Amino acid sequence: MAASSGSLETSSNFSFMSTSFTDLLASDDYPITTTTTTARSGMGENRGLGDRIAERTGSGVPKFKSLPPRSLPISPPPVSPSSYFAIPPGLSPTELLDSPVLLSGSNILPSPTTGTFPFHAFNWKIDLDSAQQGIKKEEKNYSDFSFQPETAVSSSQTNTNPMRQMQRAWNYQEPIKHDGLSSEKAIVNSDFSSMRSFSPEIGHIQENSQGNSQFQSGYNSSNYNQSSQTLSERRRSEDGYNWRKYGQKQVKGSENPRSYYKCTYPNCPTKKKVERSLEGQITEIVYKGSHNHPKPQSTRRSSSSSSASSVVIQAYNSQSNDVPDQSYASTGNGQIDSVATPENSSISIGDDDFEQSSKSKSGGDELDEDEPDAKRWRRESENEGISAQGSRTVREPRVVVQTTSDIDILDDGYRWRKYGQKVVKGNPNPRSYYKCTNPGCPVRKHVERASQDLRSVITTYEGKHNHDVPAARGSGSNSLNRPIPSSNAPMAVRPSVMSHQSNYPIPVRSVRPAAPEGQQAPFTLEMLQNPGNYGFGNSMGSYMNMPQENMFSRTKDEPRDDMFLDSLLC
DNA sequence: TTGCTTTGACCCGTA
DNA sequence: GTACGGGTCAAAGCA
Repeated sequence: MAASSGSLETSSNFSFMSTSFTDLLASDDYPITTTTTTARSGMGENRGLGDRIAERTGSGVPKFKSLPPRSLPISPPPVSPSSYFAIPPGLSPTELLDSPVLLSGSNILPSPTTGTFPFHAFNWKIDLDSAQQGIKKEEKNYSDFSFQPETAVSSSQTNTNPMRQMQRAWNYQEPIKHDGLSSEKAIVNSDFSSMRSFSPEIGHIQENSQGNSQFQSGYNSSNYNQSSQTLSERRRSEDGYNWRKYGQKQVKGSENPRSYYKCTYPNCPTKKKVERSLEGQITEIVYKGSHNHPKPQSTRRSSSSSSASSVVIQAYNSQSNDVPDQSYASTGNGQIDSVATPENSSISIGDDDFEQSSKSKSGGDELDEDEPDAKRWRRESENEGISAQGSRTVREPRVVVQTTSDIDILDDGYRWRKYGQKVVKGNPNPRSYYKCTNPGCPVRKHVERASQDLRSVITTYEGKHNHDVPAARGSGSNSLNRPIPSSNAPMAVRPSVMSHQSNYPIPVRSVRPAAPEGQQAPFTLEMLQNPGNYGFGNSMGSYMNMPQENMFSRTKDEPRDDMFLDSLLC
């Protein structure tokens, strides 16, 4: 891939960064380009990432991919939490990156409601007892939650896990925005728990993630302090609307049951279909219709339902002032809520980068054959908005809302070949087209930045993979971290550290918040490496000393990645 | 008591 | 006209 000419958009950089961490931690085959991009954007250095890591760590830079993801810091720090940069149990790197506290000082904005800054959130005195009580209650609420005893993090462990505390601290920002309701406090105690409480499907995702991942459990267990959540809150999706399940059906061609939901708002025609894997993980969400009402006045939605990533978005909004604050993604008619939800508001990989970088070689010849789809998708988007995917009369793309940080646009476990790029009507941003490189696999996807919200990236998948997730690039052990494709899993999703047990792909349509163009990447590699220089203070700095080999790994046999990296460095 | 989920049956569009 | 599959209804059960 060619480097994006000129300057890389900081938004992309930010996205890349986030994604890279997610993937680097979740898998070992993520291109180095992400981190490098960010590093470059952050400091404008052209040195290699490894060089800089080596310089900072003083221990030499481990080869990328030197460690399988399994050895990633899933375990808490054995000795000192400050000994390295450990991602605490349950804390997704994506969330970490999303977190406003990890933003550079310039990007940390006061609460829109209180005007206070989130730094107060660094209150390490966490009420562990209440949190653990929340765990118990949560276990009751989610009977299918298979909590791993090993991850029943001890109090000391929990307390000494700085990132965990930090993560909690983030969560404790919210009550500031919402005074009064005690129940809210319980809910906003955790962004993630809020997601669980607001979205049954998301909750299920998390449950499964926990059940499948010890990495997860610790995090979630500490954030289950939502005992006071009401039933209505529980059924409220994190998209801000209330849904009622009215049917479930086993659809042909998929072993995944499909659930049907209606918006509970009177006379609201909006529906959605949620398809889950046998493990309970969402594989597909299809919205139909548009809400004819504003989002319910949630006690949580406006702020606390926002995942960490969405908080970042808010920050962007506050800074950029270029788009409505609530929109993560834009569509022709502004119906963005259905897709642009915390469910899918994981950080963008920075499609701009790969889009632009691949412009030079995207002949677009093959694009013509797909033009109908592109047109169709565009038309649908224009007519109904991203959220309204129903009423299709032609072969419809599978539209799936991606869960937070489950995958990233490019590296979802499959290998993609870009075959075209085009600016479609209604969106000035180029849409890059990719095909699955597996022979005979019909799956395609295209990625584009939302027209009205440059922070959001829309990834639309079409078709189902007729093969398993390709073996890890340059690493036979990668399968350890990859989902085990079920026998008939139509697609496979690359697991993230957040819900890394996805045996199915989440994706089909994802909207990811991306940093706005022209904005400084809020979180860069340099910040990680030297957080003190970025307003994180010592407490943060202690977390940033994690051996970089855990954070950055790469394959050796992926020249394309290297090329891309090189191109970015040039 | 209320509201939600479950689930079998029915409806309807399409091939 | 028929079969099939997806979508919806609605009664029953559950929390």
